[in-house]
Amino acid sequence: MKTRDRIIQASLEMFNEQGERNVTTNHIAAALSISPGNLYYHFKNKQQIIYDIYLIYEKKVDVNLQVPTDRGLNINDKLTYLQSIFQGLWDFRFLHRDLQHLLQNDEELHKRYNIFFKRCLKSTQDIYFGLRESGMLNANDADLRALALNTWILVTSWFGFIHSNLLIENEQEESRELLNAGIYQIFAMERPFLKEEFREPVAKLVEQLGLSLDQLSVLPS
Amino acid sequence: MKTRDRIIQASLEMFNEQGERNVTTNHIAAALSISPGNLYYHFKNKQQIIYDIYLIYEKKVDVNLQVPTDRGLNINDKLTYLQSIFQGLWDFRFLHRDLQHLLQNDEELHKRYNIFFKRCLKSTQDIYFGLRESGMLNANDADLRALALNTWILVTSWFGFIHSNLLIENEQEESRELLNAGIYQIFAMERPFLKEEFREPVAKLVEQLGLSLDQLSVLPS
DNA sequence: TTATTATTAGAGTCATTACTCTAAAGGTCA
DNA sequence: TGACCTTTAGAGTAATGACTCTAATAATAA
Repeated sequence: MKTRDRIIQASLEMFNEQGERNVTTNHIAAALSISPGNLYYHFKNKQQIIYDIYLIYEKKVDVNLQVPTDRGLNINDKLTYLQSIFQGLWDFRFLHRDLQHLLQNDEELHKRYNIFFKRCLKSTQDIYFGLRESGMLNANDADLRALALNTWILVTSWFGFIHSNLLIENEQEESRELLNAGIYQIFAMERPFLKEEFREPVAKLVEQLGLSLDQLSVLPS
Repeated sequence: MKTRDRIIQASLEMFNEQGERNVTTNHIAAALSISPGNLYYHFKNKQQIIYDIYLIYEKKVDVNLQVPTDRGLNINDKLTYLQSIFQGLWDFRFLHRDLQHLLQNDEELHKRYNIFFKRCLKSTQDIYFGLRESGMLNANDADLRALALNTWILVTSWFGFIHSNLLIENEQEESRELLNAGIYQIFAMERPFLKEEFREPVAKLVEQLGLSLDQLSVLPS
């Protein structure tokens, strides 16, 4: 692999595991056994590494959120959306963790992120409108707009919430369950809008996902 | 005012406005026109300033979330809860903004925060159970537990979301509206659980609050 | 008053960190 | 081979930031 790509990959891993704030350019270079000079040959500065990682993330999300134009939406679509989005969030979790600071220090990134956010919110709304179109949801426009925004906030805050509130020894092992618990929470938010006849099949789907957070011992019951 | 209290107050203000990461102990001392030595006479280190601020925050929230034992809950209670919680979050917004990092660097704080979170989640659940008790909500236990958790995440992420996604020139001016928009989002999440006869009065209440985010030009419509 | 304690100033330290600079090594192509 | 471009090493720098130390000044008590 090219040095440049190795830098991106190592940075992403270290940022995710330790938080961007705790990872210096010297750390990254050391982890790859290259010199700082080499790192700065490939990247103007730390910001640029972050920016480049962000671009990869953005592209991934854009692909994941595409709404099919040739057919309607069904329950499984919704699950697929959530799974791929949550997976993407997990893979780039440092971004949302330190988002405010990253945006504050990079005007360019901030502008780009704002446009991206609007695009995502639009897609999320379109997905909900599509589900209503398919006769699954019972809600007015304002309902769905608010739901889309709440979904976005929940999703992007999920791993931050997990990290702050659950003391986890082995991050990697638990991640799948915690990811599913996030999906459960989104479904719980949508559930009251589901038409009667779809509640049963969706409940089954959710059950197959396995755990909800309720069953994790950390929460009160 | 005592020097110690002035340090706390100034720190809180600066943390909120600039982010904890961007505020050094030297900055704080300079802002108060005292020497670094003086600051460190009153506080062992930066962590301790943060910890002390956190204690004030925690106490405030605990008071705000108390559930009355002598009477049932009504709609206005819910609004009052949300208003005081959102206000508290605004006043201490740096805490949730940098929460992960703060907790990572302070074992003691992390433990304390975890207990606090569970207490809050319990209170939030109790509030929802209370509203159901009063005949306002139509939902089962699992619904309300999921709702409580979603409410918690939304509320604690709200200002982070605002800050990342909305470019605001003048923070102070907008804050009231943005705060109300957050309350609107919570009400939107609860709405489908409201019994038919309460939807009208709640809708009126929400309307009186003024803006929802939909009307802010930053979001797609 | 004097002894004692609490508070403050401010210079200074030590570690860290983002980033630079120069020279060397490696690769490519005529 | 040699000219030229790309990649790399690694020492070094300037700034910063959390925190310390000493001595001076105020406040208080005896």
